[in-house]
Amino acid sequence: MLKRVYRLTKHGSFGFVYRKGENKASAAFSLFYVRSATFRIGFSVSNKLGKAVVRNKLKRRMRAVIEDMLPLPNYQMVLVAKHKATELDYQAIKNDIRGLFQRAKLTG
RNA sequence: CGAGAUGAUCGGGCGGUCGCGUGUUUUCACGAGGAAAGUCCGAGUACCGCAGAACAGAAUGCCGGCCAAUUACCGGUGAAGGCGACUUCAAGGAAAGUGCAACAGAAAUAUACCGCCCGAAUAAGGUAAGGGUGGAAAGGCGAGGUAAGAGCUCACCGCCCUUGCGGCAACGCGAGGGGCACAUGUAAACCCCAUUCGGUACAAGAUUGCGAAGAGAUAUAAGGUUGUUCGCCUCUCUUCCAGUAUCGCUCGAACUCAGCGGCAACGUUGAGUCAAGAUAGAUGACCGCCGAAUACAGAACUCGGCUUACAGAUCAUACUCGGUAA
RNA sequence: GCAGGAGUCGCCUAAUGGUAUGGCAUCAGCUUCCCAAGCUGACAUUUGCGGGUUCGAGCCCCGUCUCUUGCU
Repeated sequence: MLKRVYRLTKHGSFGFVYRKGENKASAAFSLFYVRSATFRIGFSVSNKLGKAVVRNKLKRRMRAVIEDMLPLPNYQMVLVAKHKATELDYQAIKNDIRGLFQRAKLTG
């Protein structure tokens, strides 16, 4: 689990990133990002992707992947899961997200 | 051996590495469920210038028990279903009134189509035994009786009234009488009777820290208390910005084990325990061993009940039915 | 988290407790040299699912599933 300081916590912040940020997408995830003073990231998994157990598990795996990739550059970003993400195992999620960050040139 | 019935239980365990939340400051401890779900009932708790009356509205409806509370729990009664163990049931009132009962049928709450009897008759009359329709056709069935028939009379059953015994009661088992009536069904149709119900739900609300603009001036205003009316109450109210921090937030009708009372729900006594409290929201990643380890599924103020989802495994019974053997 | 609403052919929709209606679409035929339009006919709904009340449920009652709206 990420420490609190690395998390995006306000509803307004999510809106800010969606409005101002650039985005890149893969089959399973979308990434919105905007330059900032510190690194923060938020995770978004829609109600439509499944029941609570499925959504929570997906969020935990996303956090585990990001936690493994630290440190990351100073951006505020939002990682959004798409339908296909529910079908992937941990290793596939990891590869997908790493590829996404490389294409966005955000690797530390 | 096969097919069932009922009542229960479990819902992976152990260890390692890297991380997260809370508490304590650490090398530590604890960290989702039996349904956390649906939100269908019932409460606690909080607030609403205190809780008054009438009407409207809603809910419930056999009896007893239990509970903080409930129509939802437990036990019984009755009815229905099943060969049976057993299961299911919103189960008051239809002579208070109103409505509805398609089609069929002569006729649907009132009647005579066919038939039967009487008769000279195709007239008039008697007749609900038989026919056919229907969910329902003048209590059922048999005998007597009769012109033919009919509770017209009688036996048995049903119904109604009275009454004895048993049971706290619902009700059950009998006895005597009525001679069957305003005569069917539907109240999960309106309704009647009885009982109950103030509103809003922790995003309730409390504390702290703050701003900006505007309006009314003692009443036929505005607002609150409930949907309406009455009654009662109030001096501040409205709009905009910000929406932060702390509390509420987990010790509670609590849980575990044992004894006692009770068929049970449950009660009671003793001992022990403190066991999530997040706030964009904490349980993940990797590995080893046992191994069938795979289901349904993730706390958001808290409890009691109900309902629904669920892999696999286990236990109990003077349980039931069938087959085989002795 | 809390409070409401809806579910009927492939799509849209009607129905007072009594055979579930109509339009579009689809299929076949007629018409045309061919297509479209037009005309005629056919097809398909056991009313989301499971129970109950009733002689009889799309309709009344209970449970459940799915979708959806509002508050925040």
